[in-house]
Amino acid sequence: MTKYAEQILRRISESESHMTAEQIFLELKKTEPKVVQATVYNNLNALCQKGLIRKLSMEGSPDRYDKIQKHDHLVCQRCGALSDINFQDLTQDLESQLGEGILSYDLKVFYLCPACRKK
Amino acid sequence: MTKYAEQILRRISESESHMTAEQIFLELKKTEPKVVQATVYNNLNALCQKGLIRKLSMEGSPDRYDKIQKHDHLVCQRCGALSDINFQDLTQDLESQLGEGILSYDLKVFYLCPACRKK
DNA sequence: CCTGATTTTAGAATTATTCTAATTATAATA
DNA sequence: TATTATAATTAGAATAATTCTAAAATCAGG
Repeated sequence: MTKYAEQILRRISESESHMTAEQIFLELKKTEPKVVQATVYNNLNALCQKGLIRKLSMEGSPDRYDKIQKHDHLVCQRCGALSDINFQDLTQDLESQLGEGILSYDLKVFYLCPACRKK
Repeated sequence: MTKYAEQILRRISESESHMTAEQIFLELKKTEPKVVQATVYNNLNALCQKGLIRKLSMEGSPDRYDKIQKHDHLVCQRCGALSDINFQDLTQDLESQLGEGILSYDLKVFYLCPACRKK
């Protein structure tokens, strides 16, 4: 695990936010002024491959990166605001309905956040 | 509903596939040789806004467009191949666990497709 | 038919991401 | 330690997807 990979992983794992590659790059640059976007992208891809973080493809905004611990997401349909939720685990049900071999799943629940509801 | 919007909607609603904007553009061009990418993008966005189709953000490939009828997706983690499934409806459970106001949800289940499993 | 609104077009612009090749750092070896 | 091999990082160009802009075309109502 290289210097940058380690810091990127730490930032993603410790943070509650769901940062884009760009945001991670800007954050990291504060302490590592020499780092460059491509390095961040390389490391994010490598960390995903190793299964240490996960990538969230979000409609209408760049991909975001998230800690690996299982949880689901609540997404405001209007502004895209993203927060974590812990819905019941579906693995058992999925396997019994679809058969073995489920690796993981991604559940996004859409709603209107309080701010957007006032409109 | 304009000429192009109508045709784009029909193609998406009738097809089992999950086409990218590019694929839709190429398909449409066969019968409407004058159409241009921007028109397809404009119409796809307009149709999404009206709630007539939905957009699927897929990791590592351009967005895909899908019919609106509720269903879930099975995605090969390795090659990205996408197929429809009909898992139990979660709306009730979601509302009882998260409160009212759920608009919809998106469930992607990851697995290895038969082809990719042979490796 | 005229007027205004909407849609489409063409192409430039923007954004996100990947690629390439050169450079640097790290680790392994003699 | 010097040498070599391997992997990571850099800089910047390249690509891909999507959006924007302004002009031209189409449509709907008076």
